[in-house]
Amino acid sequence: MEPTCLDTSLNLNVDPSSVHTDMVLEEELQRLRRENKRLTEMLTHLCDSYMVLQKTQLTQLKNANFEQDQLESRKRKAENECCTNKFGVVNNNSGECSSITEDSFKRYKDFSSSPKVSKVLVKTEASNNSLYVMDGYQWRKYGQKVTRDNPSPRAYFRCSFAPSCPVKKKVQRSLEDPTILVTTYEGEHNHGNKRGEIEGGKGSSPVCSPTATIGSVTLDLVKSGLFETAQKSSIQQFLVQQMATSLTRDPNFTTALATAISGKILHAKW
DNA sequence: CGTATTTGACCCGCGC
DNA sequence: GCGCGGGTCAAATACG
Repeated sequence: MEPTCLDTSLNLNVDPSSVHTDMVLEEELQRLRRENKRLTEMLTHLCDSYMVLQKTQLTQLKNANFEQDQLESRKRKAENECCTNKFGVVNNNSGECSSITEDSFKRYKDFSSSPKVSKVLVKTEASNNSLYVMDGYQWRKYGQKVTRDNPSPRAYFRCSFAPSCPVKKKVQRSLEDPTILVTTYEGEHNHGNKRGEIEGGKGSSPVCSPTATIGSVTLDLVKSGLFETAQKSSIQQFLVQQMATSLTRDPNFTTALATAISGKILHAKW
């Protein structure tokens, strides 16, 4: 999508004494409000579309995986046991194997009952070699391990926001690009609110700053799991923040706003 | 002193 | 059955 550039500059060449100044600024303000509303709607629509796409793709992937598993399982069983499954059911004399073996059933059961797993890629500064990813939740590290396929250590975290929360995450630097942290989330949070996104949170010490992290989050659309609503709202919040920052940084905008406000005040007094 | 982090030991599943 | 590797535990240590 082509980036939308907002022209926040205001035409200030109007004579301040002019009686039309207020009206012009009012119109400009209205225009900006409309633009803001339009962008918010676009963003909401974009997020909704993403959610729908994500869900359909995930379902397709699940189905594909299960079918693949079944095929492989059938093949293996045919090779090994020739049509006797471990439920003690001997198949009919036609020699056909049962489509549901214990193996595939177990796999399917495991798959369907397994906790949600999602993968998030976070780009960090090259100099930042910590394995802490600020995602709004409070995590407690319980282990670190160097794996065979990747020389950089993998850190294991548990959600410490609620004692009963089953969510875990693994953080490891990408093999291809060491500046990218691959974060794998397992399970779903059983508590409502995130914390630490703004307040920083006790115990979340050597972390990336929230805005910088959120701003550089790269979601892998193909591999990732569910895109949490919380993340969605974070991004919306971030974009709104960005817009507000760019507006307040614009000297033309602040001057125009100041003029309009002072004009209103003076007008009201008279 | 309480809490978080580190790190070596241990457990367990999987492939051969 | 054995070895390997990933995941977890828990004692030691660091830190505020």
